[in-house]
Amino acid sequence: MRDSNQTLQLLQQRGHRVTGPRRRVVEAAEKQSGPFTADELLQRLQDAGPGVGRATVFRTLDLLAQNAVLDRLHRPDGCHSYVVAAPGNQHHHHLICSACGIVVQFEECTVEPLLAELSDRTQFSISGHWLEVFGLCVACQR
Amino acid sequence: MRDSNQTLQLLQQRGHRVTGPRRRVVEAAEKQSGPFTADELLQRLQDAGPGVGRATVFRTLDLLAQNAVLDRLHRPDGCHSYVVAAPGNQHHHHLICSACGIVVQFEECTVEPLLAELSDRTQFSISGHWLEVFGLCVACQR
DNA sequence: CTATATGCAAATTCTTTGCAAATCG
DNA sequence: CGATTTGCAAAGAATTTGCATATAG
Repeated sequence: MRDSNQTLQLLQQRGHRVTGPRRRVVEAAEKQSGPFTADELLQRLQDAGPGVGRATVFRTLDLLAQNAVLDRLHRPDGCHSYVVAAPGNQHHHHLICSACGIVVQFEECTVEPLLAELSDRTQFSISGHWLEVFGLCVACQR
Repeated sequence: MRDSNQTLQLLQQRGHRVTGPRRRVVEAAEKQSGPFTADELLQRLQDAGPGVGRATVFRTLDLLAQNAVLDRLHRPDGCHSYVVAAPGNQHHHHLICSACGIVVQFEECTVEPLLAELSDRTQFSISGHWLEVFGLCVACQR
């Protein structure tokens, strides 16, 4: 698991303030083992004590995504969620269990040569890509 | 462009009825050259004549996506849209211009070996994947 | 005829905004 | 202190649902 103090420090270095609610959101988010939605996190926070406003949760998750602390995740069915990003990795993708939602990140990216080829053929100036793989993890295969 | 009669026939073969509203949605969707949202299509339909209910548009787009006539497309910013799928292709991905939204489909998939490797390493039983590439098309590079 | 599909408007869900009060540095 | 952040409740998207009516096969 990631260290939330480290995350808060990072935010601070970038000119954001470290506040109580922000700390609570960061801690809750980094405690999640799989993908979670803004609403789920909000729920969890409000169950457990002081409570954080809905708006603050949304705003903080945005902030964390912008700062690469979290990744946004999309499912074919359209569910928007977040996952904690592996620290220090700029480029990675997700392997997601369709049953339990557990997420494995991987860095290998055989996509690069394909991108070069595509770029050649279409003359697009390629700026990014997004790969998500779905399947069943060992536990859920039974 | 695709032939809407062909699409309607396909739906019919799968036990769905060919109705007026459905025909109008299919025709409008297949006339789109880039990605479009449900709301945009609804708008376009209501501007041009008889009009189709909001619910019907949503329901029909769902139906078309389920039958691989349309693909759902996601952008990093979270916008949900649809594009006409290349006919006959099961497996393809999208190269999307971030400026004008034009979409190029491609079939090459250098991802396969990566999937095999991932599957080996993680013991996941992999069922699908999703690759979208973003960039600027020639026209938008200027 | 009868099962499907439609349209409407109301209900949901999810997310954003405005703004006064609180608070970090 | 002064700029940022918060919380609230209200506003807004974007979709979905219930149900009586219309219609394809």
